[in-house]
Amino acid sequence: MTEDPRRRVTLADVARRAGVSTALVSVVMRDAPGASQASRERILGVAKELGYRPDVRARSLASLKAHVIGVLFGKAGRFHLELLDGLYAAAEERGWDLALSALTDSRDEKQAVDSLRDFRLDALVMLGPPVPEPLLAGQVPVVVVGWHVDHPEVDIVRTSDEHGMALAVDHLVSLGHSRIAHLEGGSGLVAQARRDAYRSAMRAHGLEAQIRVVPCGGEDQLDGQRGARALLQAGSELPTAVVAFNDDIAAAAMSVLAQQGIDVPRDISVIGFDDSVLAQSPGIDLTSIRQVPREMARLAVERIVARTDGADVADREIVLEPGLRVRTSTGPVRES
Amino acid sequence: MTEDPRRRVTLADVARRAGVSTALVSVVMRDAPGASQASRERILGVAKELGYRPDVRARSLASLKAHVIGVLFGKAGRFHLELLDGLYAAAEERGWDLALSALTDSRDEKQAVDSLRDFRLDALVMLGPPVPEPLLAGQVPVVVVGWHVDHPEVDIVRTSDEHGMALAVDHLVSLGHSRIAHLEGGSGLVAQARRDAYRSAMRAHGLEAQIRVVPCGGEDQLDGQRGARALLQAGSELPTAVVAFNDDIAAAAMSVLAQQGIDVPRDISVIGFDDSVLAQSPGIDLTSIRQVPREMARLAVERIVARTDGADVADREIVLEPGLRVRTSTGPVRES
DNA sequence: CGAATCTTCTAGAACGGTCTAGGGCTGCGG
DNA sequence: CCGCAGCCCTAGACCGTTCTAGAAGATTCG
Repeated sequence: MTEDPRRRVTLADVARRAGVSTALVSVVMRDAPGASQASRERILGVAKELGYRPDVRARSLASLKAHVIGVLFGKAGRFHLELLDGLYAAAEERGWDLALSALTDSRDEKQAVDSLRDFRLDALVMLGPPVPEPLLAGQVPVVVVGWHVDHPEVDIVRTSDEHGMALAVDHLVSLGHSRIAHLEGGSGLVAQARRDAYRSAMRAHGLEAQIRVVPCGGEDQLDGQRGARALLQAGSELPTAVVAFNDDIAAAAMSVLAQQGIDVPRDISVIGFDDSVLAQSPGIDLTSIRQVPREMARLAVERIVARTDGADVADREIVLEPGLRVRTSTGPVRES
Repeated sequence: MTEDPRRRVTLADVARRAGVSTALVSVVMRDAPGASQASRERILGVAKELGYRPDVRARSLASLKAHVIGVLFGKAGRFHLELLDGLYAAAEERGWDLALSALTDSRDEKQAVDSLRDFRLDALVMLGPPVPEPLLAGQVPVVVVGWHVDHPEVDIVRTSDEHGMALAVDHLVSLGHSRIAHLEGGSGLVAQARRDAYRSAMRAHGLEAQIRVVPCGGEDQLDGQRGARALLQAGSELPTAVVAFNDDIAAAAMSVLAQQGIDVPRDISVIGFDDSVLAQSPGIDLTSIRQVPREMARLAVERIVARTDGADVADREIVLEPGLRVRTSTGPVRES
């Protein structure tokens, strides 16, 4: 209170006030063994009273383990913000810190990782956009969230595209659909996986003859409109249902269909993927496949902590099961 | 090369290799005065050869000025990513570092700032979401990007909503419109500013009698649909043009109108705000007001550097002029 | 009752930089 | 030839932590 408010409270301040050494305060703050219950409580009291917060920089400098997780993110959307939210929560719970680095147009993966390196991270979480070959793999624990990557030293936390697509196709089949097309999402890793998953799901129902992949060329609304037009102009009869690469494409397609006087879900059913805000909008109200970002984030942090502690976790890939969120964009096949 | 690759290259490594003291290397790396041209070149050469990168933590610990800008962001969308992109570029140019902190559902402003504080930032940039009272103001230089705030010690970089709205209304008036409604964006600071700006712009054209603010309640597509329905159900005759709080609302409104068989721009013209990707989508192709995120970011960093250097900049607010991007969602008023 | 062990605490050296004070050189005027 | 700048450079303290080694005091045990 009487101090210069500009200067932050340090370990030494707490130690002086409590009449102990800085080392002891350090022990207590880290919740490490080697302090009596009595002094633990007293020191924590003083620390709280003074509003002490440890300096991450000094802490990570001094300790071999900085307990800092670097996070690479890009394409920030709702889903990614929720992942971040989950990461923050999980990291804080474990006493770790997060250092974020954004991937932008003029800032590639290498630059982003380098700048994180300046902070001496000791683990890396990659939220995307998907790249086939993660940097830093092998040097520190790396967890990739949301897509699959083939690397012996990279952990993966993702939602099962296979299962998600199967849910979507199952749902449509149970509504009587069989001419089910797929609006794909371009050449990305996730798009590939979902495309393959669509094919498998169709085959599982004996519908290989009905397999129809409509190219969009990308994964945003613009691409969705392009795909929808391709679907319409193909000349042949329209499918009775469509499962899209994601909600953006599904929603964009729906609006193109609406412009052509084609009613959803009466004339055609549409399913999205990711259950984003878009899907939840009343005017769109899209049946979609739901991922669980917070859970994914928690598992990613858990895995990092385990690797850092030297735990010998055998499996590299954690696959979560998605859920189906039914809304009004899907309905029974129309009697013709 | 022969070293343990796990260990990072330090100042001492460079110094040893170059046969000088660490202090001299430090001088050279900081580009500070006090080293001869000859040794400067030699040391830089060695540093590059060894792949030396200074440790941000140690650097900021040791120096009073850490040269770290804390960045608060939330609602990450295209616009915010571009702001980040600009911040990275401008900061790097000046030798500063960025420390990001995200605002999420379960992580409020205070938490986000506290975690940044642990990194000992010496300036703060707030990208949103808009809050009326910025934390940390007065302790370190604070720059708010994108909205206005009343605080004697906070710098502001924003685009002129007044000018933007004037551009939109001017454009519509020049096309012959007079019944121009505004789809507002809820209770946020920016929404208020744009609402007021709309009113002023209408008054400037002697159209106060035509002022019509349609409530949406918020600023995303969901709210836009709500607003469009309110517009339609109001009973009275439809306006011939609408200027929306942002592109999301405009696009959502357009799709609702389309569903009702109302053609854009034949029956009604629509203008958005922000010129986001959405506005640029072919199927939407929305006339919109364009902000310049990279320029805003650059100015924010510039201002921070100035404040840190103790420059006595009098004006607190930098207001950029937006531009009008005309696309196909606006057209001449229909002859009735 | 003295030695061994455990618990609790502390001194002091890192960590990788910055920065102040001062020590050699050189060149120049007196 | 000496004194005095001025330029380059270095030694060493310091930033706020962690961590190792070891010192006191309490406790157990032979």
